[in-house]
Amino acid sequence: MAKELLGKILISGNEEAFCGGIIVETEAYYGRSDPASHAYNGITPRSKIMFGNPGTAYVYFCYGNHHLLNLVTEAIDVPGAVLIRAARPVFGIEIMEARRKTTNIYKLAKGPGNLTKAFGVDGTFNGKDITDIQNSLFVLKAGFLNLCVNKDYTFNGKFKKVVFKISDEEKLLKEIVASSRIGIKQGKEELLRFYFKGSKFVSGKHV
DNA sequence: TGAATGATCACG
DNA sequence: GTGATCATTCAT
Repeated sequence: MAKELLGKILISGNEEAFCGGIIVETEAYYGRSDPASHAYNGITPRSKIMFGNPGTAYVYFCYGNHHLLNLVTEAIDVPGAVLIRAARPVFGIEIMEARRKTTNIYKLAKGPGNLTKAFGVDGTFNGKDITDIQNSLFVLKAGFLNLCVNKDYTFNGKFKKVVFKISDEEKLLKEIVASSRIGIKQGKEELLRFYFKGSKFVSGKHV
């Protein structure tokens, strides 16, 4: 699922602040078998979300500063989630710039903490269904390849019609690379971080 | 390289 | 209740 989510469109917002981007970097987290996972020690008040419905958001507060967005991916009672680490902004960019206080498009949603800030995601999104486009945070099923047709992409959402175009340069970035996960002490040997090779919107070091 | 920052959880 | 830990970011 971490690989599957690469190229999908993450959208958030309401009538005033509507924005979206292409997911370009993810990390997979398992349960009992994964010492880096919040579900490693079983169900706790925080980790219970990971044991719940797939397709829900798992948002938690990290390092006293940042909210991190995960998508629950496994069946009920099976812990597992994918951390959304970076996205390429495609619309609502001015909103993201205001939230991030920078106009460097490569930095707007680079890194999991920056991504949630750009998209306006906080703890109130925890447990929300991200497969329902009626909600204010959701992942569009249309993937990267669907967007790579030779015309603009149109999305008729709840709030407004959005048209955007994927640059030719970015269309070429379809090769997925696996690496070790970032910022963890245990479980480093597992190659559970995935991203589009060569993308300037990806955080951390490229392989 | 390290400070800022606060929720979480194992333990007693 | 306490303290160690933490799926980070930014400036130095």
